[in-house]
Amino acid sequence: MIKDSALETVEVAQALKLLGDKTRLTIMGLLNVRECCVCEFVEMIQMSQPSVSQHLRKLRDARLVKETRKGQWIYYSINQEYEGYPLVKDILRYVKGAEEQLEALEKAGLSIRCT
Amino acid sequence: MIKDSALETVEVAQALKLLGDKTRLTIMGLLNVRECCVCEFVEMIQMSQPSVSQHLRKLRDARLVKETRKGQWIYYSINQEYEGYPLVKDILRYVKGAEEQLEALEKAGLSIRCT
DNA sequence: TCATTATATAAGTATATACTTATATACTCA
DNA sequence: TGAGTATATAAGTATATACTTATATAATGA
Repeated sequence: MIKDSALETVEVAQALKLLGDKTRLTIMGLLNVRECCVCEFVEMIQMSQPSVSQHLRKLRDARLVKETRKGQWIYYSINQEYEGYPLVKDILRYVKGAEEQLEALEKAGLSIRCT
Repeated sequence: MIKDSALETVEVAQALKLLGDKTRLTIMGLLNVRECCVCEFVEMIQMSQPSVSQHLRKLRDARLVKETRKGQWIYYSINQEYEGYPLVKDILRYVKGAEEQLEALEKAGLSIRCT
């Protein structure tokens, strides 16, 4: 057991439940590379904007991610102040594909369309 | 990213979803200390036998645990051959309380009642 | 100020999930 | 072989979840 972990079993379970959804895990995998705005997720994970927003809200409510408004856009990033941050980072070591996906997006010039 | 991981994002998500339930996470926490039979789980997590069996079935179907019949009892243990075993072990480092719970159970002589 | 773009929220719906109770199966031992 | 114990499974139900479509809010820039 990690002694310094302030997390109760319920809290670990809550984090795992949130990450236990393919869409949210993919979102977190992308955020593990760099911060992203909502429209980038919509593009990359091929999902409706409301659906993406709802997933982001759950992640934000549980403090796994944080948001920063930059003008018209809201950028999401992994919240390093979340108590379960070390757990989340450990788990994300097992999630692949994010780098490749983001490269493809940048080649396609989509990050430009979004800025 | 862990390069040797054979797990696709969906598979990681599936494992996390299974662990993202308080009952199942507790079960895995106990199994991380030693193998247990069903009646021990029933006693320790204060849950009905069918409910425990159903959770164990899900864990077994996904290969996170394996079962061994020993006469009248079926002992469950963590399946080291599961592709996500390293992930599971990593996660269980964050789950506390199992040792204390098992000690209490042994003091109460419950493992005897079960053997 | 108005049109446009980005995002959030609300409401509805279908499916998944985690229990419950009742019953079946499997093993042990007298 | 039959009673007792351990476990699994089936069926029912209430709640949670992840979408959908429609609409609201917020910022930008002409």
